[in-house]
Amino acid sequence: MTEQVAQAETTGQGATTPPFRYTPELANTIELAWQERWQAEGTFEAPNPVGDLSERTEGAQVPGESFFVMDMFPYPSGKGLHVGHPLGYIATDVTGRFERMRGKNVLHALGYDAFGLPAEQYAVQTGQHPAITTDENIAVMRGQLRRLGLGHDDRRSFATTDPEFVRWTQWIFLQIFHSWFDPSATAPDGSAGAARPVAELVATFASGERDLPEPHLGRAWSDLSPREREDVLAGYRLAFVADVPVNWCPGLGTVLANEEVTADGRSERGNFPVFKRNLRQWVMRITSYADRLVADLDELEWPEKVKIMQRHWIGRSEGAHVDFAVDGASEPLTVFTTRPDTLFGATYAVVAPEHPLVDELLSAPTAAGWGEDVPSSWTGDAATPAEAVRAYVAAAAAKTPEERQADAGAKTGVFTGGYAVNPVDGEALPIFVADYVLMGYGTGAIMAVPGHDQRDHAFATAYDLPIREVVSGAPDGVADAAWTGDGVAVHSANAEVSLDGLPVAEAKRVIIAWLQEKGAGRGTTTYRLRDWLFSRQRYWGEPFPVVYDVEDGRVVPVPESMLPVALPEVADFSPRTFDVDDADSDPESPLSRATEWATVELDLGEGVRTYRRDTNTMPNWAGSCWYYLRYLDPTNADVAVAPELERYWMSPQPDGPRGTTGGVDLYVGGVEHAVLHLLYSRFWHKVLFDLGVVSSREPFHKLFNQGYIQAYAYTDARGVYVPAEEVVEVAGTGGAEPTFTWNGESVNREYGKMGKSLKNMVTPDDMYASYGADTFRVYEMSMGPLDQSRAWETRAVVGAQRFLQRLWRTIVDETTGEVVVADGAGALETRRAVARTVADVTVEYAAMRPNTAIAKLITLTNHLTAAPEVPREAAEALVLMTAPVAPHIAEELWQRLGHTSSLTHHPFPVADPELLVEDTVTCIVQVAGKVRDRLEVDPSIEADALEALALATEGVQRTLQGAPPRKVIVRAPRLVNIVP
RNA sequence: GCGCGAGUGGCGGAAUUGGCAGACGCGCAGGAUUUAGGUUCCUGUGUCUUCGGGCGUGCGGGUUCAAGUCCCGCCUCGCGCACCA
Repeated sequence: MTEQVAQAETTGQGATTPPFRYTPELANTIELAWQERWQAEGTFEAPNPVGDLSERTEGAQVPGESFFVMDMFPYPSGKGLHVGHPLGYIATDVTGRFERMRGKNVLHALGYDAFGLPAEQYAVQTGQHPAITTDENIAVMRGQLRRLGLGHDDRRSFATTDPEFVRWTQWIFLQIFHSWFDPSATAPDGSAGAARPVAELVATFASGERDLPEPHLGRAWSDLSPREREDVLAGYRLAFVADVPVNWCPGLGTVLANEEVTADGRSERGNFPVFKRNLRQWVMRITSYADRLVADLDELEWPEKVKIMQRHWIGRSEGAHVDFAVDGASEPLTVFTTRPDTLFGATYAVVAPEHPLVDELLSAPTAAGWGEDVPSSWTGDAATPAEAVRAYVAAAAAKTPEERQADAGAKTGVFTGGYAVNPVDGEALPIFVADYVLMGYGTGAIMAVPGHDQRDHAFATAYDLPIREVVSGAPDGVADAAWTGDGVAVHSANAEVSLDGLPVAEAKRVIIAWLQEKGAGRGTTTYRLRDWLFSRQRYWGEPFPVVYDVEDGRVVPVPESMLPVALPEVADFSPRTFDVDDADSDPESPLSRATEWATVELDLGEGVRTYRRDTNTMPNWAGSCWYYLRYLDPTNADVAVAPELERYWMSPQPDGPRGTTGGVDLYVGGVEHAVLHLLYSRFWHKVLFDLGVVSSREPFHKLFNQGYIQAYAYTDARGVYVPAEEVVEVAGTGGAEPTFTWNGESVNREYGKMGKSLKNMVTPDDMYASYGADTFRVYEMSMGPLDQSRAWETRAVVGAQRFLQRLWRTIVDETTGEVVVADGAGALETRRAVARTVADVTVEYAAMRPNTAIAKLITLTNHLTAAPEVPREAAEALVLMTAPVAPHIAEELWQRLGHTSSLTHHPFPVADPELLVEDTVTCIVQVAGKVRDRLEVDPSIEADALEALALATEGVQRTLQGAPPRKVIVRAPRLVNIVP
């Protein structure tokens, strides 16, 4: 008790504070006690239908309706949380607690995505093993979050770095490795194309049913060496090793996925230059799933914005490949176009500077000198095409990414001297090399149709190339601007085929059919999506569960019995980094220096042989690709997840909340993971689905992106940040903007992130100490819609505190500590108010709008505060409804109201429908659309009677001044509008 | 440039099958309690007003008895993509 008094004095609670007021000190006492009790009683433990985590009671059954709610799991950074971090966790907790009270079996847990760079970099600096750093950080973060009172099932928490978790990550990797994508297979959901075991593929090769691909065509499977066989299979496996062009970043000492490289060719993290290199790396064949990844987006309850971002990322594009014969080249030039219907309008062709044809044309006779009639603008002022092309290609390669960005739009290029023959009319089209064509998309070559493509039009205008109209529809022709809209084909016929008069879609079909017949082209679909580079030259990640034969270099998977493959202890955790511009350097991972670990003698069924381990590790995405499955069955030592548990928590419900896809019921996180994490997870999940490991075809059925909490920061005249909490706001006079001062000095206000360096950081611990967790939770939930970003304002937190104090006071006498509720249901007016609130709050919670739910709870609380007495029925309903947002105070009040067990699983109140029907309703009486009077009327009043009443009102009489109404609109019983 | 989203009091926001604009909270003003400050409580608070009412949801048009909400055209801000053939 003495301690409480001492605290009270330091926090400004004077001697006059009533002894039983809901003060921050009391809130803290209540909160800590209930957190203890929840833990002791295992209140939030969600029973599984079978296995270790099922209910031990004989004959106990789990609820039929399950609700799996998840947060995007955090990286335990060690920098400490600020008040913005828990926003999503509170939101999922509120929803989880609400659904629990609605009788569902709610699974809510939080794990840690603990592999990654910060721990590794800390290890590099200090020599401390990243595992130690990670464990410490997780412990700190668990403590901070526990104080929030989140209803998590702690038995299901884990870190991706736990050996047991790594084991199953590696196991899934092996499943993917042992699978190939059979385009002729049917997936369990009926999709065309599915993952099948590689063993099936091998059987078809062995039996001769399937021909071997180049360069082994015509040979027998049994004649191939083990290495040759593995090389063949690498062309099929969903996870394979290949020499691939990768993004080598010398500054970081690692290669990066395309997605980790910015549009201007630098590393997303660190902003270092990135170079293209060919390296032997793991690749995941995600492109095989491109179609299904696009198609199934339609079935998901995701924000449209995220679906659009994924569709764009995959970049599915239907069109055609068309072959143009080229004089002096060994192979025809194949271009990709989405507009084969405009083939007759092609007037030149363009290849990217990196296109292989460029080299070939350099040695062709046509490159030795400019032909007659070649305009000077095509030559780049060079003596020969060879010279012009060399100079142009060199200049393009030397362009910095910034310059490339800046030049986008301005079209440059040179004529190669070569000509491509248009298969539809035999016309020889000059071939240009120009950097507006990208090697990384389609075939790196295009047919240019300036009449119907803006970029081609700009280039044609700059280089005096002909522009032809082959699709009608442009109001002013195509001389000044390309026409990309609809229309019918014109001037598009040869002796065998005519597109003239056909609309675009029809023309495409006809010309593709003709090209196919002639062997000059074929319909095709391309994607922007690339296969996923899956190796990193890092220490703190999952090792690959494979070894390489030292003699032939072939990859051999480690048997499942040997999982997990653990990381070795090393002296130095850093990859070798290089000068940021050293493009010729070679990656050297930390694991490659662990020589004892890297070379092993194993018997993998071929007798004891010497193998070399893979010294790369998996990227950070690996663990987050499947962690949701492990929440379901975290202790299972036999399988990654028991099929029965996956079905219980995630299976599709064609007519239910999980739809046709199945998956997590609710997944909440920031929009920054819109593409990468969510796309990779979907890919892995679909592979597991095809293999029968899971019954759901998508991992996350409903996705919700929460907004961010932002904050003001203040800089003084020198631009140095000053402590935001010491800044004083000075109201502007005469409507002027307010100004801000710090120590009397005028300071400038900025809006943005919260952080230590900006001196505007507010932590959850600050909030617990000053207000308690419940007040903090209510404030965060009442700030505004969950999906919007908003500004943190510490001084506004008091509003949430006052609400909880009033709630407390409606039930507990502040001076005596007695429960003051009156027995019974209370006055009709109060019962109606309660019923109305129950109905509204249920809707708001269910729609994830805690802000409006809280507003209605405050309204009811204010109503009860003003009432002469608080009936028990109202008090109990209010407490139960408040529980999702402020669980500790709700539990405490619930107990004081005489209940002995936690309200966590108590049914959420249901409104009596009879109380929702009003005795009278307020009818709005308008004249010319403006409210002039109001009437209290019977809800079942007839239109005629209401009209008569309305016309007689004082407001109407005064406004009409005796003028007769021209028209009266009656919407009984709510509204009458009189048109004068 | 293309795509998506958003503009409502001093501030955060509420209200869209079209039907009382500003719920709820902060702030502010006045009052009660207190030695005082703070806390807590009560009342008021879009704006102008001749107290009848007028005006008001980024701007300009339109549809309608009635528009924050629907339609057309702009402006501003935020986000995503960025020569994707």
